[in-house]
Amino acid sequence: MKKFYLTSPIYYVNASPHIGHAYTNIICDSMARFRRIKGEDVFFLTGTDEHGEKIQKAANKEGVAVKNFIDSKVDIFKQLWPKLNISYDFFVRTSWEKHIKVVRAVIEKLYKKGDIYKSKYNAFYCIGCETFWTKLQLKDGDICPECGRKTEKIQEENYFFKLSKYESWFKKYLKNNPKLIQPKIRYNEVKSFLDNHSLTDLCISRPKKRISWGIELPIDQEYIVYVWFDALINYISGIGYGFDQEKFNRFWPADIHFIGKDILRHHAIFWPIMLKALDLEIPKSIFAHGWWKIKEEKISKSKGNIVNPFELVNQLTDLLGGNQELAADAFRYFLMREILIGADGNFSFKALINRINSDLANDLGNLVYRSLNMAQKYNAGKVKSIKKDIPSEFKESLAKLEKDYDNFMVEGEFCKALDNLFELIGVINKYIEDTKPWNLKKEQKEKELFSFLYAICEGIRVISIYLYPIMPKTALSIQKQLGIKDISFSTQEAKWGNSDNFLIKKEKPLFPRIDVS
RNA sequence: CGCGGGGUGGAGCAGCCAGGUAGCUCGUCAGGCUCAUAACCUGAAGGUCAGAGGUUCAAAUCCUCUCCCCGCAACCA
Repeated sequence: MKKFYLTSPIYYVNASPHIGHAYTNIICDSMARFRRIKGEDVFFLTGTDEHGEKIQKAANKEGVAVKNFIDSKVDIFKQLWPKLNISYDFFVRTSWEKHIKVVRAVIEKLYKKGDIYKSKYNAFYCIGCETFWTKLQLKDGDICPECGRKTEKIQEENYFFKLSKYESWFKKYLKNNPKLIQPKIRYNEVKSFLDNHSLTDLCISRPKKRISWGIELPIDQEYIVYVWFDALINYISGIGYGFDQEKFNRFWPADIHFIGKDILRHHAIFWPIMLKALDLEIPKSIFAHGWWKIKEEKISKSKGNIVNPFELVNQLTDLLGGNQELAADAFRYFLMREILIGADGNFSFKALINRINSDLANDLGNLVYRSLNMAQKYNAGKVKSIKKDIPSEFKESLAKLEKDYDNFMVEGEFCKALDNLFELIGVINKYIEDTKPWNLKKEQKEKELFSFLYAICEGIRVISIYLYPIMPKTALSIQKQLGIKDISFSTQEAKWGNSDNFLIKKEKPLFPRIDVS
């Protein structure tokens, strides 16, 4: 059985989750589900990043102990994922004792190897803001970019990881592995960065007198580990590196790390070099998606904050007749369909409702409802295959789907996969229109009528399987209504003619039209 | 001259890498049908592809310049 290991970033818990967090994990989940129905042994890791100065400060600001602060934030993430039907296999926390051990072991190993050394460096401290800045961040030579006051130059000793030692190796590796970073635009970005800069060694420690919340550096008690160095290691600690070697060997290297484009450099440069230094394999791909921008709609204020995924799903649940699972599916669908992966998109409530109405209610929902309704009305819900030929009207669209769906999904092109799928939905809607089953009924042409019913039901069944990775609960509901026994989703079953008969149990329309006037 | 992305019918986008009469979704207008959630199906209107110049038999697509938006600049998770 082929394995497939994918990860989300671990989310920094200094604030509550927003639409971007939801988006990333929905991408991961769709990929995970797709791989599972292909029959692969999938491991999907998500989690939280819980160390560092910002968290310490955020906790202080709220007047809570840091540990309590992070626990409560982690809870929020853990509540969100089930709400969005995110089927992760493990939730890793950087405050987890096993993760901490792995980080310390990694540092010891690299230190022994000579890839970590101690050195002095310069920082600029703003007394007013209590913040350290780099020379490049300063305005007009030595002015704090935040408050505009003069900063103080401070010399500090720290530990550094020898990125520079691996620079030429990495450049070569990148050149030979053009698919390492996706989409291509991000690959080019990293490549041109490397062409124009030489790598400076990465400072991986913070003196305790400045920051205390983090993992103590095993080689020097006066320091803690820089959060990024700590955080990236989750991708190996989460599958047992150093303590569950069997599992680790099974799943490493990662098949795909999904990330937002803002954290590209850490993943595309630091991480592969850290792995190389550890003599571990390099991930097969690092995929950076785009950002959702929020355009405030005039009416949205009175309707509450639409950015918060909890509130959004709750709001959709109300609008969709109380079914939270389908509300989550609708949200997932919107995020995956509205923009090409990799590109930025604008989120607006209006666009969301528009998508739900036109695609989910009118096209998909209505197709399912009208089809099942005819099956019940014309033959008491009993649908049997007389012959399993694919209606000639379906052939082109179906062939295209069979050919391209897998490619698009493998490449993470969810939007294009859905485009293909909805083309088939349109074709079936048109087929109903052209076949005019109501006439067949009147004229008592039973054979034609039954063939017709089988064709549309079988078509809907096929659609439900392709729909599953993006909209799992909707797919399930469709199969239930078709009366399929032993429901399980697998791409092998997507073949036309796999089902012989259906016993329709029609429910309410999948998605009601939402009236926002 | 810091780096990068973008400017395509009313709205949102695809097409550009591998040039060949401009495409999709929504919206608008007209018609059809009735199994269906005022849905579905058909047809129509609407664009000098930001601007200027160049290469070419041919440019939204390649090259140069100009204007306008938006990200990122390395102890930021």
